Amino acid sequence: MRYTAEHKQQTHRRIVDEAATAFRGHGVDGIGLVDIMKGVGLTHGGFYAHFKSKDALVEEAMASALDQTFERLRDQVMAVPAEQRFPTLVRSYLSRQHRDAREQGCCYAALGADLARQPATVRQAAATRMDRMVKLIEAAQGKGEAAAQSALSTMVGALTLARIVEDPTRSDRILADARAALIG
Amino acid sequence: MRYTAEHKQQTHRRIVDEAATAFRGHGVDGIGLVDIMKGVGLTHGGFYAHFKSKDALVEEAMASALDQTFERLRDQVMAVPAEQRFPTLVRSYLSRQHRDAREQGCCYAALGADLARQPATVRQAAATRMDRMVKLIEAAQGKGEAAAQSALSTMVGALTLARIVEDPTRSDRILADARAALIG
DNA sequence: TGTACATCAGTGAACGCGCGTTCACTGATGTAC
DNA sequence: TGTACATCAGTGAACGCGCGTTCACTGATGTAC
Repeated sequence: MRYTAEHKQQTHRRIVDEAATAFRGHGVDGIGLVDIMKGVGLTHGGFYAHFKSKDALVEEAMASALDQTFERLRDQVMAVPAEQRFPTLVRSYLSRQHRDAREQGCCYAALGADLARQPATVRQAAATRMDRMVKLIEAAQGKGEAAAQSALSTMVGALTLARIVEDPTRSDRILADARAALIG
Repeated sequence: MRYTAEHKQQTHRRIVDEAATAFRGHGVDGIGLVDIMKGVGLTHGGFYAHFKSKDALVEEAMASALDQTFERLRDQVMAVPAEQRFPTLVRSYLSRQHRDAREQGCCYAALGADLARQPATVRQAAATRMDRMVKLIEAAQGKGEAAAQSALSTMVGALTLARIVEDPTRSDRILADARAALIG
């Protein structure tokens, strides 16, 4: 069946979105191309009409996921008055919703060490987006780059630990303690 | 070849140690039993004389690794006068050595989200050790449990992010910024 | 003390399975005349 | 406008490979007599 160029782009995008969700949910090694393509409603053989390899998909999916998380956070933050921006950012990142929506959330917390083991291209994509995130935090917080970077570390660490702990009360407290440290 | 009970215990321990190193280096899904047993100098068939399954090994290896990291940190901290304990703890955890020795370091940073995907027994082992770590930090810092928990979040997050970033200068800065936030 | 047998940690081949990747094929639609 | 051919996204079977797990076997050492 022949399709338009536009149709192909749409399919490409749907594979990227499905992969971005699946990788965050199961880890890069924890999900296969068969299941990702099935999630899009296609068979796995067609994958190579869109991507050179699984690694190429990982790269696109990570870049896309990091962009989406950044843009969502930026839009939320920029919608409120300047003095509320940092508290809004922190409360949004360290929310129960974010903790429970691992598949749609921040890649640094959802993949963590997995990201450090990826090929150079993926790690560079992650590093570039980290700079952007630090700049957003810096603009919202107004205490300089070092404080912004350290706030990001606290948020990523707290989300990671809150997802390891099964007890919901204990997990909530990890998020609350980090919020308290960042915004008093 | 028949061996003594003591010999079997030693082999068991060597498998656990090798697995604890390999899992932190490659992720739980990133390393197989063949390679772990090869690392111990044995063939993979003998694995099941020691463990019920790979999951059982993951559980023992994680508990052992978390214990070792905790004990090493506790010994370092307790060897210095009270007022130097918290700075010592932070400088040790957020050191370049720790960042570069992922295979021997803290599981929360080395496995992160991978740990959140493990069976309940593994996650419970991780949660119990997290409490112990928070108590150690609290004793060293003296600012209460919430501040100690948030300090752990900052340290785990900073180590995770420092390992994602390839550029050494940028990576060093992530560690330095977190140290500055925690100990001024 | 010497001999016969039992034990069981470790060997290495084999199992079914799912992985990433390849490939011959399909068939609806775009293009050329 | 109608017909013939080219295109190529998607299909589904097949590939080699490594995985976790099983199993018949080995043979040095412990135990029983």
